[in-house]
Amino acid sequence: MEQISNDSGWRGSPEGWLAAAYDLLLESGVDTVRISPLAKKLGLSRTSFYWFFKDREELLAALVARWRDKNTGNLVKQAEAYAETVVEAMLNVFDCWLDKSLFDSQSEFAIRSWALQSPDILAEVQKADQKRLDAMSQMFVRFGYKEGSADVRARTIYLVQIGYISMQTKEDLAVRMKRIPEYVEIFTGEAPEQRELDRFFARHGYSAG
Amino acid sequence: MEQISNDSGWRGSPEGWLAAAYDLLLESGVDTVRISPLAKKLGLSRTSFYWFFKDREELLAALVARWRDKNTGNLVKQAEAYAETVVEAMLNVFDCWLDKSLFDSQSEFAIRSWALQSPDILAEVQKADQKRLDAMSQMFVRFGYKEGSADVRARTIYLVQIGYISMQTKEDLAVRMKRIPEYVEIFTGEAPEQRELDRFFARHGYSAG
DNA sequence: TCCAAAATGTACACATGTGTCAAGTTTTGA
DNA sequence: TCAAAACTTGACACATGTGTACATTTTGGA
Repeated sequence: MEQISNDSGWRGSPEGWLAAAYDLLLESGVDTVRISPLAKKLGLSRTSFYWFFKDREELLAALVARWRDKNTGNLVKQAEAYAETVVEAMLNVFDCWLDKSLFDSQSEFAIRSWALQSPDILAEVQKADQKRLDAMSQMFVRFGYKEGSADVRARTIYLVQIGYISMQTKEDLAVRMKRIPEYVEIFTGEAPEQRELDRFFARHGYSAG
Repeated sequence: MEQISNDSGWRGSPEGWLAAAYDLLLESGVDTVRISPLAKKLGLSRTSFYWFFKDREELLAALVARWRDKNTGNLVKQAEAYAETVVEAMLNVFDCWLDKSLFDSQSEFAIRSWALQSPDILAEVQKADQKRLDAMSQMFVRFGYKEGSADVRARTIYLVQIGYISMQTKEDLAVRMKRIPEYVEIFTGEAPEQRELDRFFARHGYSAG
């Protein structure tokens, strides 16, 4: 519960309310994103909110937009990135799971939980899933996998990650990195080269494989 | 919104409230499990609830217990079941994903979403994850996989399923069955025998592989 | 320095939820 | 058949949330 400040002379702003709302969404789900508590957090009167947003609905819509624009965009980009081998391509996708600037796992889970209550959100999520799976399946096809196999492999990678997110496990980098070679082998069906792993470890600031 | 009846002369019962609450939990999450709407659904006065339960908390606790007793118990049992080959063992676990009497995917997701808001529930979920992963990892060890490999393979199977649940996809049996051989090959590293698949298909009432 | 826009705050009307209590009604079984 | 047990209900007191109308303060620029 910390106060939020900005440079303009005013205490509130659309960004301020949105940021606070996003925090709350990640921490504890949509149902806790309510105007009264946010006002308390921001040290503002509750009704001041309505200067920036029409109503709660509009705020929630902004939260979805934020998630959509970030996560799906970057995942597709990573799946389409240049790579010499399947393993390298896969590790490009893995970047998303390790770099919070590429993919925000917490919001991913919060949005999926939200989908349980809202058909509109469910539709958004399923559109995102389709786009992402297509991009990854295409990636395997590019490296000569048969369509059926590519599809199931894409699904496996994706589902493992969604599952991981859903488990809300907080493991440290070392533990996760130790499992990377095994995952790569399971997902692609071939063992990664040491130099491929080294390049991956290096760009995530991890040494001592 | 259908009425619920029972054999005793009374309209309400702990089971009646619990069943209605469980339905609502699966359909739309904990936050919608509230006494007033349940009373409407049951055609009873809201306050009648307090004859059977101390308060809302007690009802929610009963919902968690129901989930725990069913899902973790059966998954562990399936992982420990007799099998001649890894593939057969894996297909025993797969039974859970296809048989609602063994494993309830909807409640699984609802409970995980709930964990976002409640540290107590999060602890419950993580205890369940640990038990289940241990049982599956042990299964691979039994068939000669090295510890590290067994661990990651168990995780992969489990995470794929949790991910699948989290995606809330409703595919028909045929689509899911078509992917089974691919999944088995990815998860175990070896292709399943036709007779193994046939046995699996048969016990789930699926023909025409 | 003074004004208008931008932002904030107060008061109101309403909705939905919780839990307690005392006063019913219905069922069961001796 | 009738009393006790099992259940049901409406009234009450309270809490937390929403959104609107209108008054007030704050700010940057003429």
